[in-house]
Amino acid sequence: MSEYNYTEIEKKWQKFWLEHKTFKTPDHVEGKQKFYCLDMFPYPSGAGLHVGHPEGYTATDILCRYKRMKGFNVLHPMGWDAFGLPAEQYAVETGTHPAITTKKNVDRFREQIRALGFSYDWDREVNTTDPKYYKWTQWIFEQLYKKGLAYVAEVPVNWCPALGTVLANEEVIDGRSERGNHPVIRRPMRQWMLKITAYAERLLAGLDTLDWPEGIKEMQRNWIGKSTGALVDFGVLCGGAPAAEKITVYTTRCDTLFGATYMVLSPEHGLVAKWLAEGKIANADAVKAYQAKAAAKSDLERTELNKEKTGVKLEGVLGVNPVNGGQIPIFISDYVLATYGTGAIMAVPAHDERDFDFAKVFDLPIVQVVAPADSDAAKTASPDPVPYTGDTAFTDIATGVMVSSGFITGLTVDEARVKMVDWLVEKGVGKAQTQYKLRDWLFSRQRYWGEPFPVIHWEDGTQGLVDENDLPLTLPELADYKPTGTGEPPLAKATEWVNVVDPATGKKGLRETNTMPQWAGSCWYYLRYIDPHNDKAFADPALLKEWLPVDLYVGGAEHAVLHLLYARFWHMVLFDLGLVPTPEPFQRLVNQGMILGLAYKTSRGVLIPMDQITWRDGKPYGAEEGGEEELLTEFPAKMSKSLKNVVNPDDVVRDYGADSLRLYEMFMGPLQAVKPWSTKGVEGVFRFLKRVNKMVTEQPIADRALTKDEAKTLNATIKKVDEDLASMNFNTAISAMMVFVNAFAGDGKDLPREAAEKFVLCLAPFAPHLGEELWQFLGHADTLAYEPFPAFDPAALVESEIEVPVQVLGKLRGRVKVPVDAKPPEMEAAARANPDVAKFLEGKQVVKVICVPKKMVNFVVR
RNA sequence: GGAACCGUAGCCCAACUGGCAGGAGGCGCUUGCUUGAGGUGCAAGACAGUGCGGGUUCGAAUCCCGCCGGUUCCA
Repeated sequence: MSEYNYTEIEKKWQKFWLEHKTFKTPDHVEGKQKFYCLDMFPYPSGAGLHVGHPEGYTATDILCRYKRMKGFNVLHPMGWDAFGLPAEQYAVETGTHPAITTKKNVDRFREQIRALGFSYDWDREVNTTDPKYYKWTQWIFEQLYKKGLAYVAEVPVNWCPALGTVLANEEVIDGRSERGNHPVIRRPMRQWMLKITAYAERLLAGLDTLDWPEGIKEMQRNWIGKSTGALVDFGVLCGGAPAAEKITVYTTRCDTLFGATYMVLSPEHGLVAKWLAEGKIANADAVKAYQAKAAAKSDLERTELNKEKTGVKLEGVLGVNPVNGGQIPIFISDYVLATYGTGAIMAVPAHDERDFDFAKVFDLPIVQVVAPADSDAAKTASPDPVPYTGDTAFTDIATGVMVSSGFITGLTVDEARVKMVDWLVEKGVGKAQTQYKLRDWLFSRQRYWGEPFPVIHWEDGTQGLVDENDLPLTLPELADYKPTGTGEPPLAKATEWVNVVDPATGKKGLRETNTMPQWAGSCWYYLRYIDPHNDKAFADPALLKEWLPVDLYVGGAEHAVLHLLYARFWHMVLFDLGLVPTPEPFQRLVNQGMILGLAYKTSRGVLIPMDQITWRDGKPYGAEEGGEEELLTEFPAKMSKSLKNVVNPDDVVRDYGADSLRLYEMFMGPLQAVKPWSTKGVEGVFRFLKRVNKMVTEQPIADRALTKDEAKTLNATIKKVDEDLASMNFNTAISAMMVFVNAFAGDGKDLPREAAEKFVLCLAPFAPHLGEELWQFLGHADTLAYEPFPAFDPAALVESEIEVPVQVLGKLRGRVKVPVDAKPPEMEAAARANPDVAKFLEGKQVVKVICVPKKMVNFVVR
């Protein structure tokens, strides 16, 4: 068997593993430590696997195989996140039921994943669309509901009239639908919300206990957006007379209260509607027109994309500043959101960019109340308001001191905040307040392909849950699952399903027709893997205790915020209910970097698709439409259909084998790094595997002791691979194995059995098919999956003599051999004796000698 | 605009707490042998002084400051 017949070898071992259930994970093994290694499960799209999927999956698989050899009981499962929009869109377009396309896609994904030789325990496969699975998704929802964490509210959603459906934020680009480019409007609709805000503080605090990339933690912190500030009550004058109502604003800069020169309410603010109703606003028509315009915009357009400030002054009402009694105008503007804080702000244009921009547009007074500590303004400290003359707002909190601010003048910003809050509390017009940017989670979709809510709306106006024993509430078969066009969910068309009668009381009711979003199923799948066939509970508590938390979770950074935050939230709720034993689900998180393709562009930067490139002498030529042909520039870019540079794993497996694909994905660079795909690189590792195969199967296996050099190379390889696997530096581990092969492979050489066996065990986690094949070739009857990982012999690595560099004034002048344990005087003497070094010491005065044992000698001379 | 990370041969990438860039390894390139073959295999070799400029140090790819370029996140 000299040929490296990867196709045959890989098929053989994949069949073996499957038939022998080699990777079936026992729930518990006495004396074995557990290792729970989780991959982000894929959405099985119609396009099949791309080379990005196997990257993280290969990394975890290598680690799992290594851990098994290290004596761990390893849980390494795979499943399908199969509810969701793409399947439904496809169904609507082609008329195929989503259940059918989903099954087809899942089968395809499973087959592709199996062809890569991953050591999943397939008996634990889960599928979010399986009623046996979503029974428990619904059950968990019921627990949330019972805890008061699920409620219904009228909230604005992205409504696309042309498509007749509601769209998720990410499906809306610049106010138009991603599909079809139709206009999208904001429209309030009845939606299910989950009260994730109740967990804001714990979601924030828990991050400190997790071994996650700092960047991801920071993104979650930003998303939660904790800020500490104050609520301040402003008085109101209606038609010049004091009114009963007050306006409460939230501000993080209560120190600047003396600089508040106007107020802004969100167009949706309750007081605006009230005043309009009471006829207190003189320019009611203009106000109403503005409200209508603002309603059509998304939050994103109102804040981030909105550079031009707009608004309308409320004629007839004025605000009263509690610190100085100043009467200031009130505006409505869409840069103030109803959903953040109190939906009302005090505007301090001198010290806030947005307020500054707005004040410039409406020509409002801008007075300075904070100045840089070393400025004239700070030193002269005029007691009266000073017009602010800067071109932009002054927002430097660290260096600013208060000016023209009554009792807080002269204080730093931090001191002023504290004193101002004390003052507000004392006067009864405000208090300290912590605020979060995090909003409650919009949890319903007006779609067919999702989990039905186990909720019934009764004719008497009450709302109830489907009895736990009646779960799962399965999706009704529906011939027509297209969106209705009115915003009413497609499930409303399943009249038999929708209408229910309480068998006990005869009371009539209607089922909830919204469905859950795709996030629901992925919020807890890692729990189900632990006990996937349990029909009494989502998982056995004893098993959860055995396996939680997940020791390592690997996936793309695109789920940095939403999925990971939502899953943590559900986990915390379950923890509070005593249903899971740990406060956090995922102890360690690693993000794999994206694999890019290569793209080609012209000198003007126009991208040329792969199939329009002409290769001459290995150089790419192409032309823009109607342009001259020119030499193109190569650069890494995201793989995309339009550039035709998508690499299909099936092709790689066919041409080089799964082991080569696995090895190459790990050899490209650090797991976390973004790196470009290179077919030439695959050929490189393919050659390596061919050499390995040839070395073991063609060189005579010799039952002899290793030479000293051989022992050193072998043990150095084992040590490096062992350490690099533990720290997930797969690329350098592979490099170490290449060094081994470079040393041991060669025509006419023999291969000591010890070296062959230990090397094969090192290689096996990376290239498991070839590993098993060679292990069998070496005479072993059983799989190597549970063979102990070879231990290295430190004695073999010890050198009696080492060469150390000798520097004179930091420049390398020679090398000397010294015993490893040479003391500095010994090293210095040896260095001085070296003629290359002596040359540079001659006639010089040695001021200092630095000797670092085992490292180097450096002479400082004058 | 702010923040974080990164910048090492033509390319992907190594280099432990500062301590030899005989670059770990691979791709590509050159040369020789193998060969019917520019294919395959084998062997040998060339190519950078670490983005740029300062600083700290006996010694800097590594630490500090500034600039340039890239990636990502926030605005």
